[in-house]
Amino acid sequence: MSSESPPSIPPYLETLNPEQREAVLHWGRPLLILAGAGSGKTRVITTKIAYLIREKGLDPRSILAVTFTNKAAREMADRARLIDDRAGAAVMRTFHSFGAWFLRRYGSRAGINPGFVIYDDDDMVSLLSTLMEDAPRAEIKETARCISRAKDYLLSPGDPGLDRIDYRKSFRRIYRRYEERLAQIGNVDFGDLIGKPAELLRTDGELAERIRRRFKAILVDEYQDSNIAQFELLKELWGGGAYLCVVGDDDQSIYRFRGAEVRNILEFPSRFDGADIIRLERNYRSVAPILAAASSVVDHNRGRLGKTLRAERGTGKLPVLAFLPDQDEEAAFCADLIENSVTSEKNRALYSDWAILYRTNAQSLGFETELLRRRIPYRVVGSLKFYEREEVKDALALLSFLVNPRDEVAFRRVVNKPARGVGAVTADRIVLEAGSPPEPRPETDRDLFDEAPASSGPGPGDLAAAARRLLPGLSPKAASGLRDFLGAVEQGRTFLGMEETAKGGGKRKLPKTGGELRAGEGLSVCLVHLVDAAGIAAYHLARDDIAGNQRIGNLQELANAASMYPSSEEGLLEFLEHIELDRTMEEDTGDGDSVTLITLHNTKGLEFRRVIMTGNEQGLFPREEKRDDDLEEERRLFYVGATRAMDELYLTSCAMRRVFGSVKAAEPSLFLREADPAAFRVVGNAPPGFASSRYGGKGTGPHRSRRSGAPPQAPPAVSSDGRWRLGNRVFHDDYGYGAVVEIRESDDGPVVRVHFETGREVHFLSPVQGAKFLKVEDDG
DNA sequence: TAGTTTTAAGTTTTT
DNA sequence: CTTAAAACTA
Repeated sequence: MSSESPPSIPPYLETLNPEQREAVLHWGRPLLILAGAGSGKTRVITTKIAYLIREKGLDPRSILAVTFTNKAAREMADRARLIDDRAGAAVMRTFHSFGAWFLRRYGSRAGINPGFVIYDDDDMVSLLSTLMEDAPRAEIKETARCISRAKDYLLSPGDPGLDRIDYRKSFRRIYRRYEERLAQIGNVDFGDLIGKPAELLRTDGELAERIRRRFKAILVDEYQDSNIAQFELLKELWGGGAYLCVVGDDDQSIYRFRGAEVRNILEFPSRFDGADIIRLERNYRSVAPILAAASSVVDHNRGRLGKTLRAERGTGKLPVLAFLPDQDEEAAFCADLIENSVTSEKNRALYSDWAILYRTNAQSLGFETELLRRRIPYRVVGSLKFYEREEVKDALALLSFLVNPRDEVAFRRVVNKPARGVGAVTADRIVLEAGSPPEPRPETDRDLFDEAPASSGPGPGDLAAAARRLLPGLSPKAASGLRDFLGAVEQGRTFLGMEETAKGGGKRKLPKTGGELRAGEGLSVCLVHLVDAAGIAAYHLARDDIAGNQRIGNLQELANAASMYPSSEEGLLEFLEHIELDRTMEEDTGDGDSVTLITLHNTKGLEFRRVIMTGNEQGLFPREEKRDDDLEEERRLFYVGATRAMDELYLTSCAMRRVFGSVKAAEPSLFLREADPAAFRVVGNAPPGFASSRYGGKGTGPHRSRRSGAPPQAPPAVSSDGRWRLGNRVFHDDYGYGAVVEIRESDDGPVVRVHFETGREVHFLSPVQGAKFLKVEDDG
């Protein structure tokens, strides 16, 4: 369905290229936009939202735009509003946040408590540990992972397809009990945020019809990262009537490990019969050599839709491939590059032009240390452990217990913190006493655009009520401790207007506490009081006065964040939901000119003028023994990382790497060998197979390139067993690459002296090579 | 039951 | 090496 070209093109469409414009104007059948890296897809989506409102006359509230990260959702909303202010009323959310929104409004139809709290992975593990009492931690974590995966594939405990996830008989039993417990508690996990809405729409025809009346256009960004459950949810929302437009790039699918199905995008045309496809293949971000290097690697993947990116920016600097001795040199190499660039006379760079990319969060530490030492400003994106800190989780557990007194996980976490004489045995009794699940609440019908969630209330299963009933039977110490805890909780609930007061309801002033934390506006008053009254702040201060003060600081930061929310039950729910779904802290200041440290996964959707991809070593990237589909995913990750770079790209590979304290030798990444050799300029001590532009260096033996065409050296000596000759390249698991520099005969056989690239020399007895010691290259 | 010491495990990647 | 979990003692 192409548009009847209007006589005059609105100005906001003028700057689009023909394919982009076609994608924006498209209407009718489902549309798949295959958007290569840097092809301006966000621009297309945001423009399309504005177009639907302006030219198609859609009510903004009938447009649903889904992304995978909160940052992307925010950016989409900001940019769409810039084109047309009305776009702000469209529903622009992540899949999970949409699911939460949906469940709070309509979940009661399926007996879901609208005041649910979202359980993260840690909470899952906590709940599971009450179900798998004597199991080791690792097994519980593995079970939690399997349950998450099962939910990604929309598999219930009774589903025969569950064997694909976990074949253990016990798994089904535990999964079923986990679901029962979660339902009793009245909370949901991440998977439920997708699965429950999908299920609800599938079984509740009236609701489905109503939702389909509302959402006339559905747009999905980063579609290649969607999983089966998300596909089903999308299908239900679409219902055959809405306009559906998905945007993605199969080459950038990097979330298989959490259930993403590349097939969703590969098979989109067949799943949505008669879908149109538009390709955006003009790359406006990277210079041609960067694109060529990235493509030459991802070209090794099978099963792609295939596209050819054209570099609109034209030629530029060749990517640099640097071989370095170890990770300290790697950090120094990065710091040197950055320092030189910001002081250079011509073509001066800003710190913020630079990004250092790595595979695992653990790698950031070395870079942080070096940058700190050199006083280079940096910021670490993601890996925010703030919400994983003990004191922060304690405070959040208290708040969660306020909204949901059935929350066993939260209750167990804080009921005996600080020690109140209420141990595991007493906690078990209270949970048992609370017993039966509550009645499902009747659904209240509301207007199509009404977005207020139904309010929750206490009911059976209330742990606070159960604890109160058991008070008389407890030891004086336990009873008094429990009373303190219940008192703090009740004060909090009363303050938020959730508890009927004796004198006719309404909010009540909190008694003053001489606590360590300062209360600010709104919800922070409640949080601060609760943390003080429950003794959390004092507990952490008492344990350690150095770390304790740091912890008080963290609690203060949490309180500051809470002050943005209204002091009410709704405000509290909003606050908790925001924290569960978006753990990226607000950027402190946007004005800071600093280097970005970031994992490869986190870079998606971002761009930087200059990018350093570090740790290109076998075992680290690609990780371990990745094979087949998993290896292809790592390759796509390489592609994603490389295509973040606009002007300059650097790749580093170390000969040695410290892991768990001890050093291990490393081989260059497979991806470096797969890349077109002409795509890089190689610097440093290149291992065999890589043409180095610099020769010699540290006199580490012969250092010829395969492509140099130099005549082979005459072999001056060969070991008596014929295994070794001088100049042989060798590789040792612990020492890395080296060369045989001496051969002599001993009573036990030939002994070789090997000089390694790290400068170390080691003697080996020829027969006892073991698997750790291999000959890499035959001379001559 | 609470707090301490000893031992072992861990590094993917994230909503 | 660092951190979390099991084991142990008061």
